[in-house]
Amino acid sequence: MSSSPLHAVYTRLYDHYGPQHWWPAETPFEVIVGAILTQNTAWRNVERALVRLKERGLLSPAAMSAADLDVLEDTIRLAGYFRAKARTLRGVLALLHERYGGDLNRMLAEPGATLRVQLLRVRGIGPETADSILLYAAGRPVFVIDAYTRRMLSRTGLAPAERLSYQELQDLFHRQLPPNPDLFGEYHALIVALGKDCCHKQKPRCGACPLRELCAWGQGKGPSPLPSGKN
DNA sequence: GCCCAGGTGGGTA
DNA sequence: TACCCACATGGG
Repeated sequence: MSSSPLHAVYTRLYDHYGPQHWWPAETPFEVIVGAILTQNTAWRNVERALVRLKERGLLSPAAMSAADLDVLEDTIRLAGYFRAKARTLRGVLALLHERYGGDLNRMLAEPGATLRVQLLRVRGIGPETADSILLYAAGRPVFVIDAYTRRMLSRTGLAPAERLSYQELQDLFHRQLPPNPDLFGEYHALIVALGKDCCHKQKPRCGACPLRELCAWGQGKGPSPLPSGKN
């Protein structure tokens, strides 16, 4: 089958970590909310905020739309940037009601390119959040590029990720992989697993890394894995 | 106390 | 275009 470098990386990660069963959510709406709450935020704190939203009965489009702003802000406070994220959630709900009559299924059935444009028009939704929603809530074959993806590409030498745009990196995956939403979803989840396991920002644990044979850092050829000064 | 965490948008040169 | 910064909370 396809033996592109990125497919080879996928095979290694899958063999090492196994299926990740992503996105961790029970409904498409929960995927959307989680994608917004996790912006530059540890997932642990997002989970807590999602639990609070459930406890207060706010994890549905209708209920969240009816909630007062200060209640919404207070409920998601643990996820950080709570004012900005509450505003973004309201922006998505406004889009849902104004363009799709409040029907989430209708919104998610929109052609992918159109939905992406609509999502990007919401203040607080950038390419990664939009693509997370497209992939994990709408089931579209778009690859999500995040900080973990950039780090993996950069350290393995597969791409100079720090110098390439989001679009360029996404194109890289789209060119080398078949457009399969299940594959894309699993792959991104595996990259996150790699990032949390060993491909840390400042303290990588290359000895335990399933990519160490492909990776300059793992081979000791890259920058010092344990920089003594600032990085 | 410092750095980090599944980003985004606005301002400035 | 390329940086710089604010946005906020919790954990190591």
